[in-house]
Amino acid sequence: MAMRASEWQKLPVSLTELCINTSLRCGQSFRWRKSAEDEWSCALHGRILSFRQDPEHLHYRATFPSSSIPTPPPSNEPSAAPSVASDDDDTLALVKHYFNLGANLGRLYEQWAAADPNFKKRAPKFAGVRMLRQDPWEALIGFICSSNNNISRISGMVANLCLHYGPLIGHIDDVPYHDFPTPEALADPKVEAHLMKLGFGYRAKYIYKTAVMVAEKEDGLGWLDGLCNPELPAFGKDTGDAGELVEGGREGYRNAHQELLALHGVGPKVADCVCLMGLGWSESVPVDTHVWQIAQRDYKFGRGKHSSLTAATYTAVANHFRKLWGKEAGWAHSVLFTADLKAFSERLVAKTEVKEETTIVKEELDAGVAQVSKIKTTAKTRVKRAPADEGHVMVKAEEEITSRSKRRKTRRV
DNA sequence: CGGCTGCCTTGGAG
DNA sequence: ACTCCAAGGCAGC
Repeated sequence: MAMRASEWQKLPVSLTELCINTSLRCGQSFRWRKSAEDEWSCALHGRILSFRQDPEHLHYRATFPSSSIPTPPPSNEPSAAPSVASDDDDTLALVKHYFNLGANLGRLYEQWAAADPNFKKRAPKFAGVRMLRQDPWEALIGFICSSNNNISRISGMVANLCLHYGPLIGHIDDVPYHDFPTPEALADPKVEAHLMKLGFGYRAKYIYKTAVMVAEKEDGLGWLDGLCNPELPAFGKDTGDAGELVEGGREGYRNAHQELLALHGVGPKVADCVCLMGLGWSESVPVDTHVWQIAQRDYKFGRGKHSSLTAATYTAVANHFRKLWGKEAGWAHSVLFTADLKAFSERLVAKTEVKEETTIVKEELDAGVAQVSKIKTTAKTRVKRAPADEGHVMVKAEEEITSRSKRRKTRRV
């Protein structure tokens, strides 16, 4: 397919305000792919969006299918505004919106650290973990896929959804990039069995039924978009306190959460993920297995009344964090969540030997070498085989050399 | 009504 | 070979 890439643009953004290498990989969106060294790409809103970053700038570029570029004006008309410029204006707004760039993340980190010693202790190695403002429908389906699942496999499933049901936007190095499928595309009766065959398990039925429910709404996706927080993040102006918050969050948040619970495969946790990452409700705090472990380890939950993660405990944990961190509690939660991920655990270890081993294994992967490592004879890191069904997108595994953190034995979710 | 149990799918790691 | 676990949800008791 003929493509047309706009030039690289840049925005002044520090790594404290945004670290794409963390924010695009920490389980908010499951769709970003490494398209080159230190470059991340994804099909969004009819274009392929690519990002790079240096310590002072976010670099971005949009690549459009040539057919979607407005046809140049006839030669007898004055060519006033180049089409690329208008595309870039659109893309700039998209980038700012997607990264919530109106918010001052550095100041928020300071406020969370001042209010919470545990945040102060854990956050320094995880600067720039910024809440994304994703498409609500994509977030909904992505997090329905997330139940009893891991980020690597979720990413593969979402890639399969896009590959089989989403529009092809273009290629980078012969790798196809598809946009996220519409509700109508997933509401076809054949979808459930097909997704089952693709390895979605019991989530196949959830996705199909939810797609039907949304597609049958009076105004379709308008219903979902109508649950969005109407105000955009702009914390930069006033007193600077993170914002006091009524217990349980604003009414718009509570309403959106309740509405989402009517969908198949959407419980309290998935609904909170959609509220936080798709609908812009910053006080939403999804309490998943990681957050529940954090609450037990660092915030004295897991005993007495709240010894197991019941519905009441879920609310108590979320309310505790809202009271502690304030209006953007969900943003703060995302920082601690990321710090708890295995994929980022190398930052928590003394980086001497481990660092070297990681580098060596990584180089072998990059070179496509299938030989047994001379360093680690039992290296488990291996290029994942492509499943039988053609077209399954491989998701490169994180090198996980370091040992995992100890888990509580008595955990029950 | 709230809490608990078993079950649902898959695949990687130990 | 086997168990546990990975950003859960749901029906039944």
